[in-house]
Amino acid sequence: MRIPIQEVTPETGQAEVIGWVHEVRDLGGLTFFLIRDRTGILQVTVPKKKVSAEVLSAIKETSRESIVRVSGVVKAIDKAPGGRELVPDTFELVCRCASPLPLDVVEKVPADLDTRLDARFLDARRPRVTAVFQVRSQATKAVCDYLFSRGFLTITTPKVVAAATEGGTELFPIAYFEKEAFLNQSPQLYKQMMMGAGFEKVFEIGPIFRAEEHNTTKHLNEATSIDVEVSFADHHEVMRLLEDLVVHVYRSVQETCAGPLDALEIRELAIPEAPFDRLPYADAIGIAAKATGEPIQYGDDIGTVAEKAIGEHMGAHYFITDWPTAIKPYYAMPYEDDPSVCKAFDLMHPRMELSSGSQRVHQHDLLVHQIQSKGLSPESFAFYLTPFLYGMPPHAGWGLGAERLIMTMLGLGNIREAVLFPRDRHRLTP
RNA sequence: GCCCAGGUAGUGUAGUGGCCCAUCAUGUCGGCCUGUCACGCCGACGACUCGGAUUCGAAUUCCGACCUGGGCGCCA
Repeated sequence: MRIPIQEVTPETGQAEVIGWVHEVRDLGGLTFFLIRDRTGILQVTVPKKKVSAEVLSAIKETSRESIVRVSGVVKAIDKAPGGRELVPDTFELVCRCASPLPLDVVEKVPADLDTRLDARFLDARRPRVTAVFQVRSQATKAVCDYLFSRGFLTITTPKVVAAATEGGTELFPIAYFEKEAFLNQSPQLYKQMMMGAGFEKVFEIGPIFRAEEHNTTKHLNEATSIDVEVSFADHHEVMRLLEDLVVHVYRSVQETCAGPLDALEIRELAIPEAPFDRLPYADAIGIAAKATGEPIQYGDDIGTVAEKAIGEHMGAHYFITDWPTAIKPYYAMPYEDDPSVCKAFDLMHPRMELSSGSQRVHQHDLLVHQIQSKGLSPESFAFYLTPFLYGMPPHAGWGLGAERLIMTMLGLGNIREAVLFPRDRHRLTP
């Protein structure tokens, strides 16, 4: 019966493991195999004079990264990794690996990210790459656990949509039978419609598509968004929800991902402290202008240079609040006493934006007005506006970039490291 | 979209006009080796993105194409 390598200890006695041949060191009369599965690495030691002819012929056929099934006695040996090794009674070549390898799984020789992504199935065998996705899996679970425990419903919404509904970002057009359609940039409008349906608290973790031709380490053309919407809540409440969630995810990863964090050489995951600072947009602009010496003015978008300067100044997670209505989407609720400023916020990590959200406009006429003032046509998305005529509760929400959350948590240099099969300006395969 | 950098064995690199039928490492193959853990030692194998130009001579200079990385713009 096969057991995970992690469970092989000096006390195990007889064991059978199946895994990939990570490394081979042939010393002549003695050969060491490092066998790897997703739980760890085990040394298999073959004293050539003491094993059967079948074992000898099998190891002769075995190449690096082949899959082997090995069984034998586990011995406590100080000199072996993990303090134990297995001496095989049987050694079966399950699947021989071709050679040469497209990249070096053992990482003796580095590989460019591009090479790694071309051979992602092999790249993902590297323990530190596996670790990223073990952490991502746990983070996803932590998000779901957190939101379910607070009474949220998870929903799914269409990724194929009829029209460019939000303005702003570019959309990917696709052929939909005889009609033109697009890949959705955000579940925003659908989340809001479910507020109109009375679901009160919903979330969706799903893909979003942006057809921007950017070429950076923090943008993807297909990303994963953790989207939340809450009825009868304002922007303050969903900011508290968001910061609590982020802290919860960090804690959960720290508590349950010791192995992966170790593989990533993260000794201690720094858990952000809530509440995060609330930095009004006007103050953020002031900081950026002072720090960069550039003519950054109230009303400007916060560009990369400004974002970096403010991040360095803040030094931890923070919110930028109270944005000018003019540079936020039409669905962000303006303040009653000063409609030029709205109840929108961005959650920032010192390195980059992680999330943006707001209290939403829930009054039909105001929403129509806001859409028009953005130069958009209300008629083109009547399907969205109609629910606002039939009892739409006040509501607020946000969208959090899953890859950026993982990237900043683990200190990854490139967002593509946080996705198995990234889609960027140039990459469509694998 | 603008700008910058780059493309040399399977992988990562050195090489800025002749010293290069190309360096080093890793890998693969063969040989030696019973405690390795980046095992060691010996030997072999394997590459200049493509097209054109300049030149006695081009991996190296120039032009074009293709491909890639990055910065910025843009980005719910």
